[in-house]
Parts: sequence; C-alpha cells; structure tokens
Amino acid sequence: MTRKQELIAVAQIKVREGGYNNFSFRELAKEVGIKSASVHYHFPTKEDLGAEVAKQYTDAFMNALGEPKAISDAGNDPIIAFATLFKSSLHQDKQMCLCGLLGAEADILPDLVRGEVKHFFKRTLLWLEQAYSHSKQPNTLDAKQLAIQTISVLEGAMMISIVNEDNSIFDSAIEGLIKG
Amino acid sequence: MTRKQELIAVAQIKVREGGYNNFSFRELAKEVGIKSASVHYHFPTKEDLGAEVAKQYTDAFMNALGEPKAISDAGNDPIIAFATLFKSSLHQDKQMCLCGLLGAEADILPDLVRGEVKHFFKRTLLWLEQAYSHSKQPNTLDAKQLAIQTISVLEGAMMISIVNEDNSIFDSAIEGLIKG
DNA sequence: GTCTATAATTTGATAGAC
DNA sequence: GTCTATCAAATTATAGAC
Repeated sequence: MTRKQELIAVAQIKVREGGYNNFSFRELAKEVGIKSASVHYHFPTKEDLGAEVAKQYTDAFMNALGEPKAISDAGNDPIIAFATLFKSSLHQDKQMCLCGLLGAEADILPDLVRGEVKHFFKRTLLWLEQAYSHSKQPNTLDAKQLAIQTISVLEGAMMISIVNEDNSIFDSAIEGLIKG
Repeated sequence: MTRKQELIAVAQIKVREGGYNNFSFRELAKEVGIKSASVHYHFPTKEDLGAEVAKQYTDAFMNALGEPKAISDAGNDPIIAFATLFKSSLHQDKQMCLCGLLGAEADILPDLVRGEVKHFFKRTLLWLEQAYSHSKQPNTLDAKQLAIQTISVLEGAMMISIVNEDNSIFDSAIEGLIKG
C-alpha cells in the first residue's frame, strides 16, 4: 500500500467515527509515521483528501457489490446481497456507512466532498432500481421508490444500531425488506 | 426566551448542520451577543451544553407528537402523524434530525450526549411500538419490528433528501410506510 | 517525498474583576 | 451574568531545505 493509500485508509476510519471534522492532517500524519506538512504533498487541501476518501469508499462499495444481473444469474436475490454488504460493514467494521454520516453533514461539506457523497447515492440508487426493475416479484410500488426505501432503511437502521450498540436492531430492520 | 435558551437554540441549528464538532462557545456567544467566557457560566463544559441540546430536542419532538391514542381517537393514523412530523422538520427547517446526525457520530460523542441521543430513540421506538400494537391493520411483522423499520426509513430518507437537496426522495420513501 | 519551522486562526477552559 | 485577559492546545496551510 502506498503512503497515499495509507493516509486514505486512516482518514476513512476517522470520518466514519465522527464525520468530516473528525480528522486532521497531523493526526493522519502521526498514524502513518510522517509529518503533517508531508500530507500536503499528497493532498493539497483537506477538501481534496476528503473527496478522495469518499470516492474510493464508493468505488470499493460498488466493486464489492458487483452487478445485479450477475447476482441474479448465480441464483441469489440482489436486494439481499445489497443488504448483506451493509450488514457485513456493520458487524465487521462496527462503523457507520461513510456516506451516510457525511450525507447528514451535507450543509458543512466542501463542494468536492459533497459531490462525491451525492455520487454514492446516485450510484447505489441506480443499482437498486435496476435490481427491482428486473424483479419477478409483484409490487405496487415502482422500482425507483423501492430503491429509495431500501437504501433509506439500511442507512437509518445502521445509525440506530451503532448509537445503541445493538446490531439486532439492524437485523430486525432488514427482515422487512421488500425482495427483488 | 432566556439567554440560556437562546444559546441552546443557536447550538441546535449548528449541530443539525454539521454535528457535535460544528459549534464552538465563541460562535454561540457571538450570535447571542455575549462573550465565550459567559457561555461557561450557563454551561460548565461543551458536553453539558450538547447534552442539554439533545434533551430539549427530544422533549420538543415528543411534545409535538402527543400520544398515539389521542391521534387515533381523533380519527388519524399515528404512524402517518409521526412521519408528518419528520416531513415538516425537513420542509420547514431544511435540516437533519438532530439525533439522527448525532447518532451516526456516536463513537465520538461525550457520554452525556450519547446518553441523550440513545434516549431519543428509546422514546420514539416505544411510541411507534405502542402505535403499531394497537393497529387494526393485519401484519406479519410484530410491533417492535415495525417501529424499528419506520424510524429507520424516516432517518435514512431524511439524510438522503438533504444531501441531494431533493425533498421528493423523502416523500417517495414515506409512501411505502406500513400504516398503523 | 519528507523534513523543519512557522504563520494565522480557532478551540475549550479558567481566574478574577465588576 | 457578563466582562477582560489569558492559557495551552489544535487546526489548515505555506515556504524552503534536503
């Protein structure tokens, strides 16, 4: 892992713990064993670093997800696969979705960072919409609405589980998910 | 409004914009026309102030809500009333639920503040559970599960609406709410 | 790529006068 | 209740050497 990637990895953890204001160049520098001035070599400003963290988080998430069609073809439900990715994140990392936390702080995010967070939801909503639009299960709601409801309940349940230190809240919430 | 209440009101806005790290004693002092040292007279520490903000937010929310039975007796659906309170907050304040944002930051909250946020969800979940347990509509899920799913989708949809500056996302999400 | 050094600002908090 | 004055620490960022 390059130094730049190390910095991004440490920053991601800090942001998922307490948002955009919860990391500093000095802190990151210390954790990877360099000085804060050197962090500015890799990222001119904090905004640049924050945007890169959000971008890589989104890319990694979508990459882990794969394509809805591939999941379907393997005989699995894409919606369940999506929810399971959130669940794994909660159980393993014990941390909030990075874009779920940053999204709530949208008002104070620098432009580049807010743009990347918007992009996360654009991509996840499109993915879910595609999954629902190819669903074989009958539904009164259209695919777009189902996509919104699904990502909403996952983000909300994750947050409530974290503050209550009780993962069963999340598990209980996803039991009601409408399948694809 | 007392000076103490003015400080709480200003702090609430700042927190709903950007979380616990998004307000300072100096900032609050300036907005109400005193000096930062005077804020320490009203609140010894930032933790005390933060906890009081969360407590009053919760009290005001529950107060605006009223009792599920009173809503039912008036011929209205308590779940819809609950969702409408969230919707009003989004449309009028154009801000995140204070406890939704703070909950996502749970890892970095001082103990008193995190305690108040947990209390918000304890109270809202109990309220929703009561509303669902007296429901006349048949459901496969129990009242507790329905309560979790309802508050989750509301918090999540609120967050996504805010970062996308598109309230129709929230409106779309609540259309799928299971009524009480 | 990383360093030292530093500027300019902001932060939470306290002592003590009025 | 509010003030002045102040502290110790942390923050983002830059200049320039190596």
